Amino acid sequence: MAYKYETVAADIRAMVASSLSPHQAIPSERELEATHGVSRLTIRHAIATLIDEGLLYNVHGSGTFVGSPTLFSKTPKLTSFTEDMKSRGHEASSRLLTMSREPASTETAHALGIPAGTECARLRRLRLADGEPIAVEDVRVPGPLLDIEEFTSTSSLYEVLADAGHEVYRAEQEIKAIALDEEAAHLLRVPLGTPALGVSRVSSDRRGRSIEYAFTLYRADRYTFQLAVTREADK
Amino acid sequence: MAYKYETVAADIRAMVASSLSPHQAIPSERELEATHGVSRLTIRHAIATLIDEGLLYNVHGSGTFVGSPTLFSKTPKLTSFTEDMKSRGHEASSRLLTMSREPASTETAHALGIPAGTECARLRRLRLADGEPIAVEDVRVPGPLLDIEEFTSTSSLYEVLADAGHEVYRAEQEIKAIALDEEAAHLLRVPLGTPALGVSRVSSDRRGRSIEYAFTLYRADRYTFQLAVTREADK
DNA sequence: AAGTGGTCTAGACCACCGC
DNA sequence: CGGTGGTCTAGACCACTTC
Repeated sequence: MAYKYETVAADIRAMVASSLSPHQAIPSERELEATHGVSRLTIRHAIATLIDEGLLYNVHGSGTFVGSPTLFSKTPKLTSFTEDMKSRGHEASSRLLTMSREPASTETAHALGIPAGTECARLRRLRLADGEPIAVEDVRVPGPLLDIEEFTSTSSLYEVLADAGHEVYRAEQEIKAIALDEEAAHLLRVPLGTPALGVSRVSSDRRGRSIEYAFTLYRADRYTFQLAVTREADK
Repeated sequence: MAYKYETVAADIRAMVASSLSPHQAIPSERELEATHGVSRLTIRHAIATLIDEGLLYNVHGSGTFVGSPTLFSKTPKLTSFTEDMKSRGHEASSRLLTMSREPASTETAHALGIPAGTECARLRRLRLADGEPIAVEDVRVPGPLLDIEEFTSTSSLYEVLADAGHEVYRAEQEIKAIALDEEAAHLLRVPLGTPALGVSRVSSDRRGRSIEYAFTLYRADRYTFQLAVTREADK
């Protein structure tokens, strides 16, 4: 069930991998149009997706070229902790610390855009990479969305939510530096006051309805945040 | 010299601002096609740019809708310190600490993809927001790109580089939490060991050629990093 | 079934780059 | 100047949502 632009994109990806070096030009759009027997718009659609990935770049009036290796890494995308760790070459695991239902604090209510006091499911988890503690996570999900009775320490929160019809599509994150308090320092096995990365995340579905509010503390010596940005968002 | 899709995008933006609330539908693509007298592809192009900005979202088979306020803030884009501060409602200023030419360290050479020992321009600047110190910045630019004799404390590095034909287009950043050393703590006027956000940035032009390698320490109590991410990068 | 956005065609002309 | 990517048209059909 592949669309034409997807097969064209796959063809170009294969051509780049097999026989082109960074900064070499790929065939022009009109050439690709002829060799693939599709319209130029379809070629452009395929190339646009590969530019999004950072595999190619183009210059108006000049051509389309293979990106340099430092441009390979993609624009930031939303991933689960497990996916994130896997992409970094680590095996993720998790230990459920507490699981409860509580009324939303004013902070949680504001973040999720719900009335204060609304019942929420709250999960606190210790996150491990290759068996070593790397982060402490504190998540709130609005009451009706998650049935905590069905949640176990090995469950993927995003999968459970998706199965219930709430697929996470987008998130806003705020990253700050924080000195660890006693409890978090103990859980992460570092001295009190050690700097850590604190990440607040509000996730929502495609329609912009809030799904979760999470605050995660990452050990600074084991975790850094990486992202690529471009000068213009449009195209 | 505005393109049609730009004027259509501006029209839609105005319509949203003046008379639509979050989650309300905008007119269908075929309606807009008729009312604006342009082809549907042009309408789609306009809508695509607005979706990129987070102003709209669409659902296949259902319609195109106004995004909720929490989705307003855009996907992360590359900005200068001055632009960044302005968007946060602060006035940026700068104090040039040191300016020199030095051979590239192995770290700098690796980051910029140049041979170790290549001469680079190095700038160290104290960054201020509303007159208060907020960050210490340490920037290296490969030798031939920047004439430090022409650089003053009020110059915009990106503008000077752009004037010399090296326009910053993309950057890769790494964010970590760090305890401030004595010198940085003194410059930022906080106690030794205070947590700070450390941001490494390698910027490149549209062709992927490295332009600058910067390391910036931000006061944790005055600066946080914000970004929106989506589940899939393509479309 | 009707309406929506998603893909696709076969052209055309414009804006930009390099020689 | 010729070749490149960027914009645009007027249609067509497909895939999905909603009723």
